[in-house]
Amino acid sequence: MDLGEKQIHILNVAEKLFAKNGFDGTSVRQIASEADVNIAMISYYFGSKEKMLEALMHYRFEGFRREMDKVMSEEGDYFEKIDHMIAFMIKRIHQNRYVYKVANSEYSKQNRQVNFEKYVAQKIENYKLIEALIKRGQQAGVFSSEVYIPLMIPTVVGTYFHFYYNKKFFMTLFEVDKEEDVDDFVYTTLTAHIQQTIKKLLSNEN
Amino acid sequence: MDLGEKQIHILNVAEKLFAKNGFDGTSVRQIASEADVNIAMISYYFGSKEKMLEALMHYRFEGFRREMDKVMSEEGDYFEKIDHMIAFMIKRIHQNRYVYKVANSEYSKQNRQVNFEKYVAQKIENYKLIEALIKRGQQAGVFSSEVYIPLMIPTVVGTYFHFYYNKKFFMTLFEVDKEEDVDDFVYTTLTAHIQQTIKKLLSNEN
Amino acid sequence: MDLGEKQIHILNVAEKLFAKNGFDGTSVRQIASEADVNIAMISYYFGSKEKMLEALMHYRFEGFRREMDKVMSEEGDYFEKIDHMIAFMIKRIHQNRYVYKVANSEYSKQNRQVNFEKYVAQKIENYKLIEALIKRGQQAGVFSSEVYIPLMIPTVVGTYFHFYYNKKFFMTLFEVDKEEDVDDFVYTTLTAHIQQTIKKLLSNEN
Amino acid sequence: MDLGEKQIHILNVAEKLFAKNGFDGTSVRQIASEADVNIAMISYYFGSKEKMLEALMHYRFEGFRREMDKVMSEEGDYFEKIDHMIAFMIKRIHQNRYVYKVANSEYSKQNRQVNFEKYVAQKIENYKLIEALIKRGQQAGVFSSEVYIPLMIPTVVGTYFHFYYNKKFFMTLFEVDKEEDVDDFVYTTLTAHIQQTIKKLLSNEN
DNA sequence: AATGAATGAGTCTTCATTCAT
DNA sequence: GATGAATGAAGACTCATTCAT
Repeated sequence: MDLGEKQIHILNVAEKLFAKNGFDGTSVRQIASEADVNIAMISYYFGSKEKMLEALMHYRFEGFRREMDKVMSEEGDYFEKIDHMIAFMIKRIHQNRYVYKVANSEYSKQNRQVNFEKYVAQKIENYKLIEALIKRGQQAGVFSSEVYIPLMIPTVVGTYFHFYYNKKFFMTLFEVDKEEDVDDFVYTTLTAHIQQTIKKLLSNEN
Repeated sequence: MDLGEKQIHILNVAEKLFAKNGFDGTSVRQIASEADVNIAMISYYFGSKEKMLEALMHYRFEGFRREMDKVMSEEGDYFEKIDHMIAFMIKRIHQNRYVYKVANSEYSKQNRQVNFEKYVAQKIENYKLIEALIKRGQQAGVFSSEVYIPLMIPTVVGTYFHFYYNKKFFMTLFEVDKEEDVDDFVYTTLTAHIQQTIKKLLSNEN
Repeated sequence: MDLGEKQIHILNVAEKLFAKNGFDGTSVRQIASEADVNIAMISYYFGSKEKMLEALMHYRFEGFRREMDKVMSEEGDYFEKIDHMIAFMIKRIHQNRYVYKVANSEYSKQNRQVNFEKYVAQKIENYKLIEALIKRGQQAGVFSSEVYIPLMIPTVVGTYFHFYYNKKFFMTLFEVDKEEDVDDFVYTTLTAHIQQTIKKLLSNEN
Repeated sequence: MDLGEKQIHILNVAEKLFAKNGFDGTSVRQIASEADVNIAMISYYFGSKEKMLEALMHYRFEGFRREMDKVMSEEGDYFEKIDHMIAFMIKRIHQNRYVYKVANSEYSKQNRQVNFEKYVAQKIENYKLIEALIKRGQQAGVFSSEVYIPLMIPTVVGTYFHFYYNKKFFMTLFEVDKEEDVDDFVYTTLTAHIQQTIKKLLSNEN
C-alpha cells in the first residue's frame, strides 16, 4: 500500500490519539475531526479502523531490521556492539513509542481483529539478529554462557516500556520536571542503565 | 468498602474480561451476563464501570506492601534478600497479572476517569522499600554504587510484563507448548533470569 | 389517608423537587435521598410515584373551598368581596405554588397516570362559588352583565402563574432584586393589579 | 441552522409529543419512531434532545417581533391598536401553543440544560414594543396612568394559557363539545374577553 | 475520488418497583 | 413496619460503517 500525503496525515493523527486514549478509546470520528477529514475517509482509505492500525504499524516499523543489521555491523568489540544495538533499539522504540504502545496493547488482546502477522514476523527476525550476535560472543568466549538469551529482549524492551508508561513517577524521582527533558533522559541515563544491565549480565566475571 | 460474595464474583469476572479484551473493549453487559447478574447491579454495587475497576484494584493490591515488608525482613545476606524480594514481586504480580494489565493500560491513558491515587501511593511505598534495601547494601559495601536505583524497578517489572504480553512468542522459543507450564516457567526460569540480572548489576566486580 | 409525620416530610421534600425539576425530572431516588428515607418507602407509603403526587395534592388543596366560603361571607359590598376573594385566591395559590405548578403541568398531559378527579371536582366547586357571587352582583345591578364569567378565572389565576413562572423577568422590570421580596410583591402589587383588573372589568361604567 | 425537510418533520413530531407528554415524558426513541426516522438522526441533526428543543423554539418563534411590529403600525386609534395587538398575540401563541407549553415548562425548571437566551431576549423585545405603545397612549391622555404596565403581559398571556391548559373544563362551561370548535372559541370569545379586560383596565373612566 | 446523510447495533447509566427478610 | 438488595425496562447517546451521489 502506497500512502498519499493525506493518508499519512491521518495516520499521524490517529497514532497520537491511540497513544493518548487507547485504540478502543479513540473513535474514527475523533480522528477524522482532528485530521480535518471526512469521517467516511477512514473506511475509504484503509477499509476499517483495524486495517488503519495495521497500515500505521507497517508505516512505522518498516526498515527496522535493515537499520538494525547495519548498526550491528559497525566496527567494535562485542560489548561495543551490544552498546550500539541497545542504543539503536531504545532510540527506534522511543521514536515510535506511540505505535508500539497501541501495538503492544492490541496484540495482547484475545479476540483481536487486527492482523499482527507482519508484526510477529518482524519480532522473530529481530530476535534472530540479537541471538546470533550473542551466540557469536559466547563462542568467542567473551560472553557468559549462563544466560537466557530470549529473556534479554524483555529486559531491554520491558525496561524501556515500564519506564515510559510510568514516566511521570520516575521522572519525579530523578527530579526532571520538564516534559522536553524526557527525551534526553531516555537517550542518556535510561539507555546507559540498560546497556550496563545487559553487559554485566553477559560478562563472564562474577 | 466491604465486598460481599457477589461483588467479588463480579470483580473476578470483570478482571478476566478486562485482561482479555481491555477495559474499553469490555462492556458492562458482557460482565453482567458472564457473571450471571443483572446489568444494573454493576452501577448498584460499584457506581460505575470506572469505580468498579478502582474497587478491583483495591481488592487485588491490598496487602502488597505488608507482605513485601515481611519477605524482606527474612534472614539472609543482601543478595539473598534481593532474591526473595524479586521472587515475591514476580509471584505477586503474576498472580495479579490481569489487574496489573488493565491498571497499566488505563493508567497510561490521558483523559482517564479512573482514580489512580491509591495505586500511585502504593507504587511509591513499594519503591521506598526497595530503595532502602539497596542503599543499606551499598553502605555495607556489598552492592555497587554505580547503579540507577529507580531504574531497577522497570527492569524487574518490565521484564516480567514484556515477557508476559508476548508469552506466546517466548514460550515458542523455549519450546513450552502447554499453557499450564507457563506458570512454572515464570516461577523458575523467568524469576531466575531477573534475579541473575539484578544481582549481577548490583555486584561490585566487573 | 391519614398522614404520619414521616409521610408529610416526604411530601414536603417531593413538592420542592417536583417544582424545581418537574415530576418526570424528579426521581424517587432523589426524593428518598433528600428526605433521608429508604427508597422503598415511597412505594410502601404511597403505592407509587403517581399516587404520591395525588396524596400531595390532597394534602395541600384540602380546605380551600371551606376557607374561600368563609372569606366570601365576610361583610362588605360586592367590590370589597371581589377584593377579598382575589386576595385569598392569590395568597392560597402562592402559598401552594409548588403543588399547583406540578398539578397544572401533569394535568395538561395526555396519557397521564395521575388521578385528577378530586382536583377537578374542587375546581368546579370553586368556580361555582365565584360564579354565584358575580351573578348576585349582576342581579343587584352592581356588576356589568357583559362579561364572560368563566373566563375570569383564567384572568385571575393565569395572571398569577404567568407572572410567577417568569418572575425573574418581571422582577427585573420592577427592579426587585431579592428573592425574599417576591412574596411581598405578590401580596401587594400583583394582587392589586389583579383586583384592579377584575373590578374594572366588572364595573358598569365605560 | 438551516433546516431541511426531514429536520422540520422531526421537529413537528417532537413538538406534538412534547406537548402531549412533556419534554421529560417524551423519549427520543418515541420521536424517532413516530417520525419514522432512525434514532441516531436526532443526535446527528440536532446534537441532543435539548438542542432539538432549542431548534424547535427558534423555528417557531422566529418572526414574532417583526410581525407584531407590523400589526401595531396598522392604522387605528389607541384602543384599536390594543385590539389588534391582543388578537395577534393570541393568534400567534395559539398557533404555537405546543412549543410555548414546553418552553414555559422547561424555562421554569431550575437545573435546565436547555439554552433559553434567545427566548428571553425575544420576551424582552416584545415587552418593549407593548410598553412603548401604552406609554404613548398614556402621554396622549387616552390610557389611564394608574396601571402596572409590565403586569399586563401576564394578564394577556396568562389568561390564554390558563384557559388552554384547562380547556376541557372551560369548554364544558361554555357547552362547546367538539375539539374543532376550540379554535373558533379562542379567536372569538376568548380574544374578546382579553381585549375587553385590557381595554377597561386602560380606560380613564371608573 | 470524495462526501454528507443515514443506519442499526451498541454504549453506560438510571428508572420505578418488588422481593425476601 | 421497614429495609437493602435486586430486577428488567428504558433512558440518551455514540459507535464504525455504508450508501447514494
